[in-house]
Amino acid sequence: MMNSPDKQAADILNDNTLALEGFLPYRLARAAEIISRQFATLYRERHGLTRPEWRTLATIGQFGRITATQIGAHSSMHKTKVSRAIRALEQRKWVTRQADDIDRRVEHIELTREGRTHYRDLVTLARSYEAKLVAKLGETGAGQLEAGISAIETKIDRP
Amino acid sequence: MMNSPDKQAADILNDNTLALEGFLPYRLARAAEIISRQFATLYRERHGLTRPEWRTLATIGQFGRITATQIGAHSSMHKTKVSRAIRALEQRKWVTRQADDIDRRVEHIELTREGRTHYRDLVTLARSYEAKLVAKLGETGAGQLEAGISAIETKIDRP
DNA sequence: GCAGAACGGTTGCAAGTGCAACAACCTGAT
DNA sequence: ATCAGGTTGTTGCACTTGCAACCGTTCTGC
Repeated sequence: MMNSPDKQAADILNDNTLALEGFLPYRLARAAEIISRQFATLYRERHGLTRPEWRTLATIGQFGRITATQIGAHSSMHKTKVSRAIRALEQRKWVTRQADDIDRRVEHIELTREGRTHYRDLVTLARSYEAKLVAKLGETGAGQLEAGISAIETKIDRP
Repeated sequence: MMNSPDKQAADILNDNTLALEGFLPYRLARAAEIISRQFATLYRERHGLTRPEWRTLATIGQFGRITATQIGAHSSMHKTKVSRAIRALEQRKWVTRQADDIDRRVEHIELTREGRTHYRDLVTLARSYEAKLVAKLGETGAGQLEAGISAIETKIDRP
């Protein structure tokens, strides 16, 4: 194992600073932040929902009847976030809980009539935002973004 | 992700529900979160830095001499975050402040010798993480991700 | 030259967050 | 039957965050 002159020369030539604006993890975080804030503003103004509440509502609406743990797994949220979001939605009377007959630790969450109304609105809002986003990014840009995200989803082992 | 196959199939066909796992803003947020957490663990274990502190250090190191406002603009952070991050780095004696001669509101931030040492380490760590990330995603995946992010950077007007 | 707007940076505060501890419950091995 | 170990969901706590208010300073238009 030797230290070739080329290697040494490369070290000297190597720029010893990092351009933050070109650093992929930073760019990804910032891009996500921009989109997330933009969309969050939309549903916060419309429904007064926080991000965890939005995700929780979206998950309950998607499955119809679901437990807190499953909500967390499906929406990538810590169980405390889910617990608090459910409570908030419950206080708005958008969801109800039902104790499981067999396993008394478990509670099943469902939308109320009012909750379903808001969920339908959430779906519409989400679809229209996504459509606008894709339109702005262009078919190519949106496709590349999706492909890149897919790569992360499939190739990165989550911590 | 717990999701019975029949249910998922129904989701795709169902027009009244939204599949969260297919919703672009959600997927983007989650992908960024995964990468961000992974990388944050790395430098937290190594330097004991928080995310805002890392970004601040990276920005100061990149420019050599810079003001708090400029740090915020360059690293997409709120000025309170920057203020607190600078104070934390100052207490570690990694950075120093110098009052501006002309405009007495402004303070110029610089790295100390110790700060430079840590910055060099930060650069190495960042480069190696990015390289590993790109390797895992594959040239294609990484390229698509970058292109997608670029689309957001150029086509979305920030709030 | 001066009042008011604008700017750089800090701080108080209320809200949000993750972690660890917890109670209640279930499971499986003994 | 029992008890250790795991699971579900909640809560206490410490820490982080964003917002607005703030101070001191500088810029602007009249």
